[in-house]
Amino acid sequence: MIGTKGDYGVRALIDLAMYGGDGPVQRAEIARRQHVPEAYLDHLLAQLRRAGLIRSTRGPSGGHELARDAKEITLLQVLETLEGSLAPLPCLEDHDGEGTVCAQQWVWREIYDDMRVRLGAVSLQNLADRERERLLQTALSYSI
Amino acid sequence: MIGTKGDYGVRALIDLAMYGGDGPVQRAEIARRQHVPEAYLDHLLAQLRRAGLIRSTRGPSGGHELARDAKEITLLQVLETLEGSLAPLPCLEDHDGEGTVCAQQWVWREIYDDMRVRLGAVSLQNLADRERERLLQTALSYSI
DNA sequence: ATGATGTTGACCGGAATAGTCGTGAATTAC
DNA sequence: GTAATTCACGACTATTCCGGTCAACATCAT
Ligand code: FES
Ligand code: FES
Repeated sequence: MIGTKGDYGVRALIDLAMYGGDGPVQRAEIARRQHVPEAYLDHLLAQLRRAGLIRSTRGPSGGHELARDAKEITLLQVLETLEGSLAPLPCLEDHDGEGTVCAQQWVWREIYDDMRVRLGAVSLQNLADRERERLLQTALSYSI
Repeated sequence: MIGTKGDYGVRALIDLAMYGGDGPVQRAEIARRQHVPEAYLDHLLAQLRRAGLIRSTRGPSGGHELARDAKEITLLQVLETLEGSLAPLPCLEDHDGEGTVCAQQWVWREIYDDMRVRLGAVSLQNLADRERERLLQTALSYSI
């Protein structure tokens, strides 16, 4: 359901949230740190820019940075930007006016709603914090 | 995420739950009532049989019937039989021992767990009841 | 001007979906 | 026993989607 697009894209944004405090961050750097093919990352950054989530500047010492504060960007926004609708069934996609309903639709609608609430409650800031902690943990476990 | 396999398959089982009280139900009948291509339905029924959810008999007046009581078959079982793992991310698939964790994994694990609980709580009986009611409603709305 | 960087769209190979078809095997009806 | 009916199984196809690369171009700092 979530492919590389979503996963890579989120990682890239987390990278911007973590290392983008002062000045833009380059594609190549993101690609290296987050283990994402650089040529592919291009497309994802393009989508994110078109969606207004990041700002890019070219030329030497150019790069990418978050367009808004990391607290104001939610995981839901990012994933829906990159993957399109997250609906687990085509029939849930938009028209919430009940069209063709087959018997199992209601269960899935509940699941879908819950999912969107949860994703909407997670900000890029949250993820960056968690990532920092994770890196710390693995660093510690190596040093033991 | 859920494709036609899952949707069609569930419809077929609901059909069996509704019309299969006395003797087996034929493929052709299911296909007609549930608007599923018959040749395709074949595959789905085969999977369901191999999984032990239905029992099939051939020859004249043969057909398919539920192998267990409709209350004992859950939507989760059916969908996982037909679609394979329902995990929204590959990294959640089985090995719950935390392997590579990227920052967003925990959100998705919560969503996934919740999803499986909900799907596991719905039986074929529930769905059949709901479908009966739905048919009644549409019948009424036509008769008005 | 030059070179570093981002921007775009075309392209491509492989895999998964959503089916179809044909042949055969079991069971019943006559 | 033969014919009719129904399921069983596997081969085949057509289309779409995914993940990714590439080349050509735009822009900016120096
Ligand atoms: S058609 Fe949407 S749940 Fe069955
Ligand atoms: S790799 Fe599993 S959530 Fe990112």
